[in-house]
Amino acid sequence: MTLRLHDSRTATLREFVPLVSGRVGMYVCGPTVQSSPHIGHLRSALVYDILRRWMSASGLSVTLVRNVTDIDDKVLQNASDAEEWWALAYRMEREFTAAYDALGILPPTYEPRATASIPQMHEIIALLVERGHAYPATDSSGDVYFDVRSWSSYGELTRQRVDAMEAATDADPRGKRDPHDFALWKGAKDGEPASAIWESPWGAGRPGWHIECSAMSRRYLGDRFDIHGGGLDLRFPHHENELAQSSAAGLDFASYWVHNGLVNVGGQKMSKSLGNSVFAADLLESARPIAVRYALGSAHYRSTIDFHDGALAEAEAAIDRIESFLDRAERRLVGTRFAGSVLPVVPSAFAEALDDDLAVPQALAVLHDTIRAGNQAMDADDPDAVATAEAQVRAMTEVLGIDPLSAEWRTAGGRDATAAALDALVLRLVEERRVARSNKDFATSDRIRNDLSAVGITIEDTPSGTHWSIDGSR
RNA sequence: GGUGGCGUGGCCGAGAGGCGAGGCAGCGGCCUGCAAAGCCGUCCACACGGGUUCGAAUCCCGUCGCCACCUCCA
Repeated sequence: MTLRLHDSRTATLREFVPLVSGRVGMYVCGPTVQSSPHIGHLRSALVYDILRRWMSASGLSVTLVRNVTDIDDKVLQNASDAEEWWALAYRMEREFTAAYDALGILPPTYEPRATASIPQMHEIIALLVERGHAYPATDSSGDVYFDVRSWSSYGELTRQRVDAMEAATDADPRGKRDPHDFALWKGAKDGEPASAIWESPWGAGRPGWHIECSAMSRRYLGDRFDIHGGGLDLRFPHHENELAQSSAAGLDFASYWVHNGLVNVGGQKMSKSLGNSVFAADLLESARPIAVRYALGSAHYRSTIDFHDGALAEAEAAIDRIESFLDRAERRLVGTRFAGSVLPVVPSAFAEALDDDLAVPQALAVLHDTIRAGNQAMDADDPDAVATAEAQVRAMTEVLGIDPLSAEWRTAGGRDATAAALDALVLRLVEERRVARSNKDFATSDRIRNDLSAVGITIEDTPSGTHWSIDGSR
């Protein structure tokens, strides 16, 4: 089976062929740690987490690098007398990490910070100046710009011609040869904190926004690497500029460009400037993290998600279905020779779906079909088929990061003393109810069930006895 | 002006010339003391107008509507 990916640069579906057989180098643009993570950041990180999990499951050895932009205009702007820019950046970085962890997004192989790769940025800038693709500003600002007109393929990523581009309205033309030129290095200005100023061959200052990604991808993945990912909104100018500066410096850069769709809220674009952001913290309070993950991960990665009321409830219902199947299956198989008898392998239709440009929605259809088959097998009392379905469901949910039984989601599970005490109490009530039912005292048995339901405990009578659970969790 | 995308059943969301993806909600049934869970059935959709074709949600032409990017952005 071969993975095919939509490459944004060529705007085609291309078979994925790694530069080194069996290995993948993937660079993903992480956040600028200027403010708290929102739903869009989570979606983006989640997309590459699923891609990474699938490539790993397919036998590839993946090196995933996701940067942290910890120095930038906005970071400096959002700092205050009470909080230095670097303190803010670090505090935000920790918020991002916490949100990623909560969603079960596996840590990348490495998370380099921009401030730790300044010399590597200088190397590329020097190469560009040497090759005639960059120049120090004609004023005395100390800025260094990329010379867009000197690089004929500028615009190739987004298929635009420089002449057809709208002139930047907010760009400061000072010292630029062309308004489309962008800063590789920004000369220090009065009033900027000394901690945000680095020496350079072109004068003291700090990096422009785009150069960091060229420098860090090169440093950790090499002059050429397999996949460059990021949000669709980064395609221009960020990725266009990265591509221009890296290739103009003589580097091969990324073989494939992958861009994830954005998240709208109530039909409207979500952006910092509109102030309609749904923040990770709020999101994680309004539903179980595993359901948030399902909600954000169940659409195709390139489509826009419109986040609306009800999306989380639907995701919750889907997760409940997965959970209750696995739960039923486990109870049916425990103690039989069928328990754990089947290797967890994904069905071929599931693999084909993910191989087809990470078609998660179709993969989910396979997952749900398998669950139905498993439930049917359970009703038909066919433990062999139940075991097969269970193993497949575990394998599929593991790839998607939504296996309710995996360690990352089991924190609320019953292993502490409180849970054990609760279990003992509920089981006493269940036993009382059993006695009442056997005496046909349904008034009593219904009262017990209603009382439990009132505190969020659901009772299910099965052929093998009564099972209880707390609203969706086990 | 340039570049790209979208419009699918009550809702979400795939698909891309011929078998109604899947989920959620609803309705009917099986099971159950009644439920819950599960299963079965049902609800036969593709913005609009033309065209190509034996056959179009899918291809072509046109129209309408919506959105994104064009130097803040995941």
